[in-house]
Amino acid sequence: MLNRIILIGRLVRDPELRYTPSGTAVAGFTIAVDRPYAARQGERQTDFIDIVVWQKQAEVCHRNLTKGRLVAVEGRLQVRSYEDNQGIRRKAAEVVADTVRFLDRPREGEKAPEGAAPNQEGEFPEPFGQVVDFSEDDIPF
Amino acid sequence: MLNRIILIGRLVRDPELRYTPSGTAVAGFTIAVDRPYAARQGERQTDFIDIVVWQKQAEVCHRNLTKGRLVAVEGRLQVRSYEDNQGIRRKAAEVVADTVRFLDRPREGEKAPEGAAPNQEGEFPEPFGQVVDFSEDDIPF
Amino acid sequence: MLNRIILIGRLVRDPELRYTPSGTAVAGFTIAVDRPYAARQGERQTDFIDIVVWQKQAEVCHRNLTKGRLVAVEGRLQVRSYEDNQGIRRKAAEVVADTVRFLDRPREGEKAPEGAAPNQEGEFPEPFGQVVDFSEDDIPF
Amino acid sequence: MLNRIILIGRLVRDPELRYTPSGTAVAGFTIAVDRPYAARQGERQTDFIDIVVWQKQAEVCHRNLTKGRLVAVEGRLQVRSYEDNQGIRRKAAEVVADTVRFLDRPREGEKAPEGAAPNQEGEFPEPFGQVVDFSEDDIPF
DNA sequence: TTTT
DNA sequence: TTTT
Repeated sequence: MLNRIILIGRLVRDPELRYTPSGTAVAGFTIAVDRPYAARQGERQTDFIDIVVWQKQAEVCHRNLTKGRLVAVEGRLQVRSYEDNQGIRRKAAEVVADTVRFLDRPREGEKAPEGAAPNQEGEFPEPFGQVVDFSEDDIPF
Repeated sequence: MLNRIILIGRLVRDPELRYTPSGTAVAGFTIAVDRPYAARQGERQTDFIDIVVWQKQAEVCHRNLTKGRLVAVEGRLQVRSYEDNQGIRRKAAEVVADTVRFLDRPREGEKAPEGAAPNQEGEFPEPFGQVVDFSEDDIPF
Repeated sequence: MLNRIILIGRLVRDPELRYTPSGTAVAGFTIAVDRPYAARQGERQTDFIDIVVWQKQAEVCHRNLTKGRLVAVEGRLQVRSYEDNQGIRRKAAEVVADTVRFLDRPREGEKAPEGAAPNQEGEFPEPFGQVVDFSEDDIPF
Repeated sequence: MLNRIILIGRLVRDPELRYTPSGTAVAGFTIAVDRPYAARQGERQTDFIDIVVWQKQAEVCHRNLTKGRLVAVEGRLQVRSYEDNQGIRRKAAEVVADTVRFLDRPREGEKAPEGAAPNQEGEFPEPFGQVVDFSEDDIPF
């Protein structure tokens, strides 16, 4: 069935990068998406939406994006069900992105997020993220 | 900023209808949206996504939709932050629908959800939902 | 850059199927999409939108869809420029579908479009469409 | 029925502004939307898509946008049928925008499009576009 | 036909 | 030009 979401917003934290045991890259970050201004409510409201990206794009996002950058995200809304530490059933929602487009340029002198520095040849070490123990069906953020 | 989501899925429960103290109708229901089949995972996976509809459409949905019906939903993804009973910060996500389109017909002999029966003139009593005490900025489902 | 369109509408003609010289299947059909009703204009208005589907889905659409069927189409808007027979520059627009979902069932006793009948084993002959002489970059409808 | 399109692209011409006889503002412009790069085809391909905006947003676009600016457009695809000067039935397609978001800043020293200069109070004269003779149901670009 |  |  159809499930398509398109968002434009700014990162509120640097992307995190991890790897599944089988070596698949997965990145997570959060974007702030302003709601359309509603005069009645006096102040601007914002949704903070978690984004997950897999594979090659995960690494591209981790290398190039930092807090504050403007992106367009296209993907699907995923809702996971889990039990909290009291055994209460809870839901977590995130957007699994097919594509992430960069809509602005990094600010002057901005450096890539920690741990993602290129080597002397200008190449980024891969994998440079942390390998964690989870299934490829799970989202580790 | 841009925030647009389009879903097609089936209701997994009858819609609930409530009214804000100021009389605004708000309906809530949940739809099941199948993920594209991924051979690797063996079984079909489904996202259960909460939908919220306001005003006139809330009443139209409550009167006409029941569990099992197929709908197309267009709206925005909203993420609310709240504290659970242990004081832990949690997030809830739902889709606030601008429009809900009915994609199939009610099954033969199906009756409207309890409490929504029309009167002898064929008119539905309005408001026929429960008035609850919450702000218009909150989603009560 | 981002280019995403989602439509729900009914076919106003049976799909046509063709093959590129290299054997790629491509199907074309048109759907009627009602505009939201505008009281001011008195009568319902409808957009008739051309859809193009490639490869395996082209054959699935040709085998299963007929005039009148309800579908959801997800894809991108493509605008081609061409010269008419007077040398005037004209534009043609169509939606190139990534996915076509069938939202209703064929009516009782409905048969597949002509030329697409299955053999005695229930298999459809492939290719069963007409091979035409055009580049894979062109849309032949 | 559902008809929703979301585009990100750059203006390839300054917006034109007109008014219907009844005073409704309508602006038109064209954006270039790059297709996803397809290695096979060697060169980048681009769709040039006509955008129409009505009312207040028409004036906001005309005052603020110029050729080269990056925008996100959300709306519906509209297909009009007309006869060319030989009596041949032709179709024109454009996107009728609900919202146009500006994704970059004007370049240093860039001035607003001709005819849209503010007065000494910093107010823009309204209407400052050309009044043309067409129905509000037509798109005049 | 835009832009980086 | 479709359909309910």
